[in-house]
Amino acid sequence: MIKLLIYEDNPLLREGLTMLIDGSEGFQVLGSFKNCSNVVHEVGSFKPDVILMDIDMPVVNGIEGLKLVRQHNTEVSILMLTVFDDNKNIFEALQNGANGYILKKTPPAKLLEYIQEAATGGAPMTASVASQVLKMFAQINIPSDNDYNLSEREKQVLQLLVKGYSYKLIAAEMFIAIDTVRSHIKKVYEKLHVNSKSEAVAKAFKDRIV
Amino acid sequence: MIKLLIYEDNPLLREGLTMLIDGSEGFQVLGSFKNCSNVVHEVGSFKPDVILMDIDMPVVNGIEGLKLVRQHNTEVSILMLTVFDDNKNIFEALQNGANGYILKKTPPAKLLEYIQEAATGGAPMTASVASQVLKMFAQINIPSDNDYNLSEREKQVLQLLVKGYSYKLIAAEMFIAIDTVRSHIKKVYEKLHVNSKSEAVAKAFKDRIV
DNA sequence: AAAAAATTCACCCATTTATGTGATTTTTAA
DNA sequence: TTAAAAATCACATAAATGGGTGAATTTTTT
Repeated sequence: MIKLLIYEDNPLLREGLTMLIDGSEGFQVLGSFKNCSNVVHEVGSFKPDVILMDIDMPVVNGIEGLKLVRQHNTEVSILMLTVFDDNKNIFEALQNGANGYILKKTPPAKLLEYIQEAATGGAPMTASVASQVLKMFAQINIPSDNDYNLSEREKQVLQLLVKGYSYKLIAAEMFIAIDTVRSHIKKVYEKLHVNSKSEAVAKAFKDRIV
Repeated sequence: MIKLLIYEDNPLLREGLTMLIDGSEGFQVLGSFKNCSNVVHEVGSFKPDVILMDIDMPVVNGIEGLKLVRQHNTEVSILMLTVFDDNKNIFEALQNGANGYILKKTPPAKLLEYIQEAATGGAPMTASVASQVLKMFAQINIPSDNDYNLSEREKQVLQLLVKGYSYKLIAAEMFIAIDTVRSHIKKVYEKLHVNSKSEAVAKAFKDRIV
């Protein structure tokens, strides 16, 4: 038996969802609410397996509701429900620990299937959403595997540079003369093809050397 | 009619897949191969809609095959096929533009459904994989929204600093005197609570000001 | 065993940066 | 309509940085 809470501001849709789900074998709607103003308390007392969370709600929207719940509870499966599959909301929802993201146009049978999937640790997503998720993934630049052949000591120096250390401080930290620090830094600049501290730092961040 | 290429080293599974898919209404297998050594050429000449790509293949594995194809073709849908849903491969595949990731234990009917989904721009994923993808998403640290109240001009200066510009270059770029650049930078340092260029650059990267 | 790379240190010097202390004009906010 | 913030410029100066050249020792690779 999968126990649910439903958050949806539209009364008709709220009732419709409740009837549909509660009337289905193996599903039980513990409660349905028109906003998230009490979401933390409700989740705490009802202890649902799955939450259906509409995104576009007044006062406290679904994303905020999601965040509120996740501050206290990382167990319950939260399925975001929305009319729009816009990039920004998808990203924010998934960043904040939503377990799935489905569109309201999903047919009833499919919806029940999705809830089941969410309850068993899955991550149900409407096809268009899944596709956008993958696109976002591909956009994350993968750390380049080249570490520019920096030697151990050179990497250490670069890391301290990134932390904002001056040559003097680096020398103290590494127990070497300041001229040795210079010497290492010169090598680092050569290898990174830069000629200033800030460029080196920027490159270190961009290429995830640090 | 969805046209496919199949890459799978296991002869039995390769034949099985080919028979199953080619024998189904609306699907046509253009070719099936035991490795990716000629994948670029094959994709170029067969022009498939979907590629089924086994990950665990000898010589050139599926991830490498994926990369090879994507170097020349970003259109074709590539569905990764594997026995294991291990984190590392999922991440690498999705980073390199795979359109879906499904396990070999997927039942035939579901497999055809997945292929259809891939062909129509979807992103079919086995539940366990989707769930892992979301977990990875949640791990990506979200950019802090604080921009430290930098003014427009101050942001511009900082951006140029990040690009490795010297004060002189910044002055030229922004059509202002070098002393004005100094004065902006002083303000920036105050607001970021730093006192060197490289620290500012590092902070800009960390806090996604740039 | 020989060659290459890494690590260490030194000296010089021009340029850049960081910081202080002003001031004027424009724009924005109270 | 004032006051505050932003944007502009100037002068001065100590400290830090970048680049050049050179060299001795140790470690790694071939």
